[in-house]
Amino acid sequence: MAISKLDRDVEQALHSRDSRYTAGRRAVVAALAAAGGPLSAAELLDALEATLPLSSLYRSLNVLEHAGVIEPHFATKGVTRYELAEWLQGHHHHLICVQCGAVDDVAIPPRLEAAVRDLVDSIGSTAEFTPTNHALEIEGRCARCL
Amino acid sequence: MAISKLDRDVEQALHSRDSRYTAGRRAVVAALAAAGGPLSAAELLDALEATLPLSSLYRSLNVLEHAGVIEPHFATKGVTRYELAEWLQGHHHHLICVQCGAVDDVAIPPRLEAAVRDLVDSIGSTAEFTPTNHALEIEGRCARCL
DNA sequence: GTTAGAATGAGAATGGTTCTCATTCCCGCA
DNA sequence: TGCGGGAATGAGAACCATTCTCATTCTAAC
Repeated sequence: MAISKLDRDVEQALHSRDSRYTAGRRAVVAALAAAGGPLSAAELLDALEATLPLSSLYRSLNVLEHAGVIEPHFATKGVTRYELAEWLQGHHHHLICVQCGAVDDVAIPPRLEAAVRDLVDSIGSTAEFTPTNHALEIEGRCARCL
Repeated sequence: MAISKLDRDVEQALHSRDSRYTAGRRAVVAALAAAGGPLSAAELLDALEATLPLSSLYRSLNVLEHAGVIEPHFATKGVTRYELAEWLQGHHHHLICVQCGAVDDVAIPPRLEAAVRDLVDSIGSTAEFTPTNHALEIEGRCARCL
């Protein structure tokens, strides 16, 4: 994984909004890059071994989201999870454990992906709705919860 | 829409859990049946013109969820929306407005639905994950927010 | 009708998230 | 190398959706 390229991309995204790529923000990005799926604030705090205060973490998440570096995800009740934006880590989908709430990334076959994209496009051309993105969320039970 | 059949189904689901199908719960089910997509507690309160107190509404939602009558949905930050369970209103997907958070139901073509189902099944047979359900969420802007 | 379990209503409590404010940091410029 | 100002930080209070508590009321079954 080309961490340095990721860092350069993120730094540029932040700079274009007059924001700095500080230690705390680097830590958040690194943790998200290392994770296999979106993480909640609590999970991030855990991954970072609570090296930054809650309020700073939430603020960093906000800044990174507005800079387009990370994207929020709402698959489970009450918590928002974040992951690197698509332009940084590519398009993918999610496996969501209905028991423990864990979320993992998963890729789907190109043929199906193309079919979904076609559908989304056709909705854009017919309905009173302009699609910008789509997400296939697969719910079930993860290995730990079986 | 055969409201009486819906009521009968819901009543039976509740009775099998020694719960009653009371006026407040009927109102919630009716509001959800009339809606074109999942509703949050606040939206329900609005639809019901605040005829039942918040605590009762949340309790009703809990009871109905545990009885399998309604299902929660988490597409937008901070709020949980509910809709009638699939066995009551059929399988469908969602259009989510990233601006105002509104969620509308949408059907997808059977061919694509079949392809998605196949994919989900294949994940079930290979990965350390047992799928129980799937949801295709299409994000974008609704007519009001364009 | 009585009674026990279920439901209700009001308000307090909870938990994730956001806000406030005083302080500290860091980049650009002298 | 020091200054100034906008950006970032840390601690804690505040916020808001949701859940809990508890006393009261309803309702179905005997």
